[in-house]
Amino acid sequence: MGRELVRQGGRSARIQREVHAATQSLVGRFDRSAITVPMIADLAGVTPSTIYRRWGDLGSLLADVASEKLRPISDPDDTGSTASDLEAFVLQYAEEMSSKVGRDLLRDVLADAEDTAATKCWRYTYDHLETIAARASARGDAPLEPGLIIDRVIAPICFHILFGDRDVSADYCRGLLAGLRAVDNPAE
Amino acid sequence: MGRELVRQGGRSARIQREVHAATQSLVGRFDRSAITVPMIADLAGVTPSTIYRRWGDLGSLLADVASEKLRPISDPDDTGSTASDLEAFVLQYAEEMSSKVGRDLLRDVLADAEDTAATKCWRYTYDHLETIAARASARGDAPLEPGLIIDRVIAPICFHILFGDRDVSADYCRGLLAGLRAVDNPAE
DNA sequence: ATTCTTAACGCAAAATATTTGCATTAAGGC
DNA sequence: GCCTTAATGCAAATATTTTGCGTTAAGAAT
Repeated sequence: MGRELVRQGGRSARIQREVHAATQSLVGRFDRSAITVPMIADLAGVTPSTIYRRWGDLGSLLADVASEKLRPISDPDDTGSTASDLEAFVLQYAEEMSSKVGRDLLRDVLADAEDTAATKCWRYTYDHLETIAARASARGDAPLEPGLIIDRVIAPICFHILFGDRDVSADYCRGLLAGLRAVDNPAE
Repeated sequence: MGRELVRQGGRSARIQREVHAATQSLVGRFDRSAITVPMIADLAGVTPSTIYRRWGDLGSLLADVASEKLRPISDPDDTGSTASDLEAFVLQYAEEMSSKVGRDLLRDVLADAEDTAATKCWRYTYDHLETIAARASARGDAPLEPGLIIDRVIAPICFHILFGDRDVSADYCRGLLAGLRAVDNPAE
């Protein structure tokens, strides 16, 4: 007898879609503190108990929805050169994440005790960086370490967004990227 | 007539202490998901409505308590040299924050919509780095930019703790610090 | 010291949100 | 088409959060 961990079929999948859609809609219109499970259930045309049984609590649902929303639809743009691929990706990342909605999504993902949402989230970023790195090596450019980009560029961006201690401008991001090049070409 | 924004006197202050103490005690013994406002109120010998009126909700109380707990008691150790001052501080920071309690405190601070807790939190770190920087310049050592330390050392540490994508070991932290020295002495 | 004003609290009722037991529906295997 | 059971709906039971109102006590004024 074949085993199925979670049912993927019609009703279950439909409800998940509707709950996600309702949540996204509310998250876009109201403050976190104003959103409740019964509110989402109402909009989704579902009983609150369904949501509680499936997601546990509001925080987990928000984290789930946020991680889905954060999932990129496509590979990072191929702009022709490694440096501009990376810059384009980083600037877009910073702009999305530093907006109010981006910041809230980040918080929702990190607030959840289960870190499956957080894991998904950094994996998306790593994957994109690996795509860019693969292109770089295909071009014969200097190899590009995703881990280093995370440490030197992505991490500071996330830090400042989360703690709100400084503005994350495009120039600031370009500065981080410039610091990165100094590592590749220490003689320069 | 003199104005007072918040009463500091006996009863109010005592209740704040008791609620903080009760919260810390519960946070140390139970999971976040098991902690409720009535539970804290009970342990503190206070009515739940007092907590709701004063802190708004559980998240804000947890953030408040966490930021207080994160407040350093003393200046960073003076170990004799700038490099070892910095290393000692960073290693202690990483160790405290990467423990289960440290990670939870960080999350509590960042989860709150009001970012007064988050602001306090990074200010503590900046202040310590500025203390170390002041010592460095008093010794005639190379100047030390707190902002750079944040970007290059603290931010990656926080990132990995929050996202859980890698272990934050002492060796890893020392590697971050080594990368920092390469900036000061690019010729090396 | 005494009085006055009012922020902060306690209490209890009301409003909401969460959990749970049980009946029903429908996905996926046969 | 039948069977098993995960997932849902419904409603009752709990638990939490909010709110109105009386009381307490901090800090200012006299």
